[in-house]
Amino acid sequence: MAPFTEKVIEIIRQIPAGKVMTYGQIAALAGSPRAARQVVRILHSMSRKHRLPWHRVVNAKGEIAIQDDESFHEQLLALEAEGVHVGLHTRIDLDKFQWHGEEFGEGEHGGI
DNA sequence: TGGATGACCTTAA
DNA sequence: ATTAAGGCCATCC
Repeated sequence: MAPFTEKVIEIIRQIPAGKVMTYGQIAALAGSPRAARQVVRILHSMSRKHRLPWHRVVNAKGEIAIQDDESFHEQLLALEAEGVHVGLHTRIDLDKFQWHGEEFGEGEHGGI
């Protein structure tokens, strides 16, 4: 398994409930800022076997990037169940729900 | 214009 | 048949 893939999986696993991350951010933390697609690929394929909280991963706009209506709704419900306020436009407040990682520090400004 | 972003498609073991 | 790895390019702001 590629170290990049492992890192991506680790990062995704470290995402706390009620928080979301973006593909580009995960890719950047994994070491490749331009490998957002890889993150997509990993989420799509490995999340199932690795039991990853794929529903906590959204695009840079804070929207659910899934195209499958079923999976889309699944993620929608999962996010709302965790406390993530998903608007009718599936727009998530990244400023409030985006997770910056543990290693980033402890800048908690109320939320979870 | 330009730079970032992306839930894919293909190949190999 | 399944699981994993890699990248270019259209699209949006």
